[in-house]
Amino acid sequence: MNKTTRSYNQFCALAKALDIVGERWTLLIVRELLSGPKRFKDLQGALPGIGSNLLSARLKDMESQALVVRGKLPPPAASAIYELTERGSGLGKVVGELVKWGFSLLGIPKPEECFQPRWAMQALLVTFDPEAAQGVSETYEFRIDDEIFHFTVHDGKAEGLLGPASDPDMVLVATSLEFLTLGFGENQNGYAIKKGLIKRGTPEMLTRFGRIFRHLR
Amino acid sequence: MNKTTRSYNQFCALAKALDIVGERWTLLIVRELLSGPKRFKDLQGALPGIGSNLLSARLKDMESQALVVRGKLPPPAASAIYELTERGSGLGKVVGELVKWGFSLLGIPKPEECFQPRWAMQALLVTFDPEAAQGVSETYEFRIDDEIFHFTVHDGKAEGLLGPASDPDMVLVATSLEFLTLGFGENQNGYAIKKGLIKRGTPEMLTRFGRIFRHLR
DNA sequence: CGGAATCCTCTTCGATACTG
DNA sequence: CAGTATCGAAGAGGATTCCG
Repeated sequence: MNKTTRSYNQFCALAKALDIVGERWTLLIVRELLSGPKRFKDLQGALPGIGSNLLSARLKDMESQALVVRGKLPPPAASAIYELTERGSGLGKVVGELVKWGFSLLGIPKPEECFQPRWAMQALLVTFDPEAAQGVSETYEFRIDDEIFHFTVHDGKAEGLLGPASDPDMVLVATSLEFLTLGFGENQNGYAIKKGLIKRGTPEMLTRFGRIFRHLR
Repeated sequence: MNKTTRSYNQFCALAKALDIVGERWTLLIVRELLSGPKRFKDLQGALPGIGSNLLSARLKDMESQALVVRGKLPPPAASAIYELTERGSGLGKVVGELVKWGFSLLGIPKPEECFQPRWAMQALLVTFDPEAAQGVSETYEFRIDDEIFHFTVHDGKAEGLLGPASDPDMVLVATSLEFLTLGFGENQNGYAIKKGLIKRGTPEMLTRFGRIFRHLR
């Protein structure tokens, strides 16, 4: 179908990379898959406006470029899933730098802008500060709207995963709006306490979390 | 003129970043400007296929997004130049990660692919290995085709700049083809000596350079 | 139901020609 | 040299239909 995929035709690593991931939607698809395999429908839901034909075409391109493999979920839910290959996962750092750069462009959420809690998870993860994590060994779980994810900090390293933690030290439950207010506002603890968001653990843990994953202004 | 620049409409740092730099050509323009201010003509020459209208539109967009400022060269060459702002330069890391990721896609130069020596300079710079640079304090100048650039290694840090060095320890003169052969081949010194490429300095310096800027793979 | 193919309209791209 | 104007070609986006 792609007789000639459009190319910059330059012997340059940047141009080659952009030949593959520079098209519209591609890196957003990678963003979604970075937090685990997804079904077609999941991707479509997270990418409003993409249209099934275009998503289908992109996934095919990405498969032919070995960024993605098509798998099958084990029965009974035997539906197709898309998963990043090693090469695809290698884009994590690229996405991370773009997120850092784009952070200051976020501004105030506008009404027409959609939001998925897991995007915040990924953004927080790139703001991880190993220095601040020294000596901390804790797990923080967040339940935002109907998404659950958690961060594990241990041994100067951090990990962020979708789904609940097995035995979290802190659990925070909030709506998207509350969560964003918390993230961008001052006096996080005051707000969290007033709203009763901390369902397990102490405000000190939230403070610590805020120091370890300090969003860049 | 831009009634509504197309946007992903997501409250996500990645999507915001891609709203601005995700369009075709934009990051390649950034790549060019990362090595210093350029005139319209220079950019057009380095981006074959862009078309003057599109380059013009992109520069306007980038100016309105504060990635670029339009300056004037001092007389007598009073022509307009484009220069990255601080925000624009912040994309250096993004470009760096894309270059690292794209490196393995380079393959063999194909006849239709164009090449500019300065792209190699930027690619080499991202492969800098601080460990290997410990205790080295040298300047390496390269004259490839009709472009000249140099690397300064000092104090565990490296810098790459267009133009000649003031007092280089090593000077290597080569064609693009020779340079690429050197970069991707085995036995660099053998090749360099056989072709007489090292015009100043010793083969040991070239070996050291290859260890400090070791291209990935 | 998940996902791919088909249409149709609109925007963007790319190449060339043209102007200050 | 630095752009603007123009126009055919390609790609995006939405709706709908088809297929397992």
